[in-house]
Amino acid sequence: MDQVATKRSGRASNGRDRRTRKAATSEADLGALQGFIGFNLRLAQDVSFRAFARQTGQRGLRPGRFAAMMVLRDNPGITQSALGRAIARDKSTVTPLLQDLQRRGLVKRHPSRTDRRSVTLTLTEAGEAALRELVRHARAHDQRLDDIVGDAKAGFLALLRRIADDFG
Amino acid sequence: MDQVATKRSGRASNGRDRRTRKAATSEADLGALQGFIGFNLRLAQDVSFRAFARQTGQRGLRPGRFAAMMVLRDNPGITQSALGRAIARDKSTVTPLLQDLQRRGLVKRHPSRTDRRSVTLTLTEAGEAALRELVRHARAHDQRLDDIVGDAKAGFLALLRRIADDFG
DNA sequence: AGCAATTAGTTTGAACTCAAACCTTATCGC
DNA sequence: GCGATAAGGTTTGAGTTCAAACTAATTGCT
Repeated sequence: MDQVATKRSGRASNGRDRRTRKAATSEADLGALQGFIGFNLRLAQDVSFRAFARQTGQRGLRPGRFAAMMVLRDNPGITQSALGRAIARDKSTVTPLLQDLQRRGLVKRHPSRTDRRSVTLTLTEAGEAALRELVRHARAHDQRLDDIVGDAKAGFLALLRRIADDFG
Repeated sequence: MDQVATKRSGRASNGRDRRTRKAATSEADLGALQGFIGFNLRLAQDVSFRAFARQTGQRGLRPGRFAAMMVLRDNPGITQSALGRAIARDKSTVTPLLQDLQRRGLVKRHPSRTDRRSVTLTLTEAGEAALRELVRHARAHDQRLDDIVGDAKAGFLALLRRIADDFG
C-alpha cells in the first residue's frame, strides 16, 4: 500500500523499459505519459472531483456549485461575469448554473441599480444554510487532501496557483 | 508579476477579512476557496488543459486523444477496457473516442482472437505519425509546466500521483 | 457440465463546459 | 452628443464525460 509511483523517479522512461508503474493488477504501461505534469494533473483533479461529488452529491451540489456559492457568500452583490472570472467558468456556463441555484431558492438575482445590463447576486438564507452544510463536507474532503500532501501543502498550493496564473 | 497568492498563507481567512487575493484588476475575493487544494487543482488542470488544446487543437487532437494514443502506442493490442482504466475514462467514453480515432484512420480495431467479446487496438501508420507530431507539442507544453514547477517537479508529481492513487 | 456472476463493449440520458452569435446597455474618442 | 467599441447576459451547438441499462461472451463454482 505504499505507492509504486515515487520509486521510479530516477530513470527517464524513454519508452523502451516497459512494465514500469502498472497498477497492482497487471494493467497497461503508461510509458512516457506518467512523466507529464499535465496528465497527472488531470488524474488528480479527476479523483478529487469525484470524491467531493460523492461526499456531497446527494444534495446535487457538486464542486462547481460549491465554488460559486463560496464566491457569492464572500462577495455579495457580485455580477455574473465577475463570478465567472472568479471560478474560471465561461459566462455561458454561469447563466444556467445560476438559474439552477435560483430555482432551488439558494440565490437571489436582482437587476443592478447602476448598470442595467448586469445582475447582482446574493445567497438567500437557505443558500447560506446549504453552504454551511456544504462547507462541512468540503472541509472534510480537503482534509483528506491535506493529509496526503502533508507539510508540503504550502509549496504544493503555490505551484498550483502559479500554474493557474502563469498560463494566461 | 510575482504572485499575490502565497502572501496570505498566514491568516486563516475566516470570511471577514475581505479583498485579500483579488487579481490585479479589482475582482472578486476568493476567500476561503483559495485555501482548498481541490479548487486550486481544478484551476491548474483547467488552464493546463486549455493551453494544450490551443497548441495542438487545430488538428482536433486534444489531451484526451493524446493520452489514449500514447497508451496505444506503448501497449499495442490493448483492449478498450484496459485503455479506459489506463487513462481513467469510463468505457462508455472510450467507445466513441475510439470510433473517432478510427474514423480518422489513426487506430485499427480488430476482434481479439482469444476473447470474442473484446477488441484489440493498435495505432495505424498514420496514427504513429500523428502521435509523433503530437508528442512534439505535448513536450513543448509540458516544458512550460516544468519551467514553472522547476526543481520541485519530482515532489510535485509524487504528490499528484499520491492523490490520484489514494482516493480510491 | 451447468448456472451464476463477471467482464467487454455499446447505447442512451443527463450534466457540464466552451465558443460563437446575438441583443442590450455602457463607455470611449472625437 | 454620436458613432464605434466594449461589456453583461442569454441562447444555441458541439464536445466530453459519467452512470445505468443492456447484449454477448467468459469465468467461476459446484
